[in-house]
Amino acid sequence: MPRLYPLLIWSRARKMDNKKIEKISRALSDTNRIAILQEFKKKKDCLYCAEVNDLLDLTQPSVSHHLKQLVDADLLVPQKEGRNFKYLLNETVLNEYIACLNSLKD
Amino acid sequence: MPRLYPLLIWSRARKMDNKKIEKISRALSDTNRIAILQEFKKKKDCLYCAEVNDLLDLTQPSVSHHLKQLVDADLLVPQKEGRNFKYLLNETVLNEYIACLNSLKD
DNA sequence: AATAAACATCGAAATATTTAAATATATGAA
DNA sequence: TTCATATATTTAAATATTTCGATGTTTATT
Repeated sequence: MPRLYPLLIWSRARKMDNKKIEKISRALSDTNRIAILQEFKKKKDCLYCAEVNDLLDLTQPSVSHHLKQLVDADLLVPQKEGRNFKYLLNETVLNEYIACLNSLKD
Repeated sequence: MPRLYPLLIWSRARKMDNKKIEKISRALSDTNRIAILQEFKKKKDCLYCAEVNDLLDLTQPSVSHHLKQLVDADLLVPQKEGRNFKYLLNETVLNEYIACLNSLKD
């Protein structure tokens, strides 16, 4: 029986396929959704659904639609809090996306 | 008359407005256009229109449409060469876009 | 239990995007 | 000049996206 040795796998960022890049790009291709993401800079770390409703000049169903695009692209992570919803920015996915864009330059 | 002193303005990347971010994101939100950009990695520095036609499984007008999206977003710079067209990747704009995405994380 | 608040879903209208066929334009070659 | 090649534009069809009003669901409060 051969001995097994530990193997260090060096994967800082999982490779994104083009469908995933497409999905994230599409999620970013709307000024309302860009504004949502930028609002995270003004808050500490999370953003409440109600805050997004105040931020955008849109009806509640439209805001819900835009948040869903961002969540479906994994850019936002939703967390239920009673009857409220809060969202966290998924920096891991954002970093993976940025890494893909950087790799275009080589 | 007061003396004037030289002023160093440190602007590595011009600030992009949200409409511009939207436009670039939309240009990136299609697997055909992502494939075009990735093809630059395999080439030295420029890509010919005819090469893009070979790369994609689309008719010539469709390829022309996709190239136009990338050019309109300033991601590609077109150069006429006789009756051919070649495209250069605009790394400056790509870097500005990446800088905007990075700034979301603060 | 009844009500209100927060958010999601459905349905429909308006608009935008993708694609290809047909056609136009510009350039190089004969 | 005429013809062929490379690319762009126009038009139309199919599909996707954005938005809102109406309604549904879940949860907290009374």
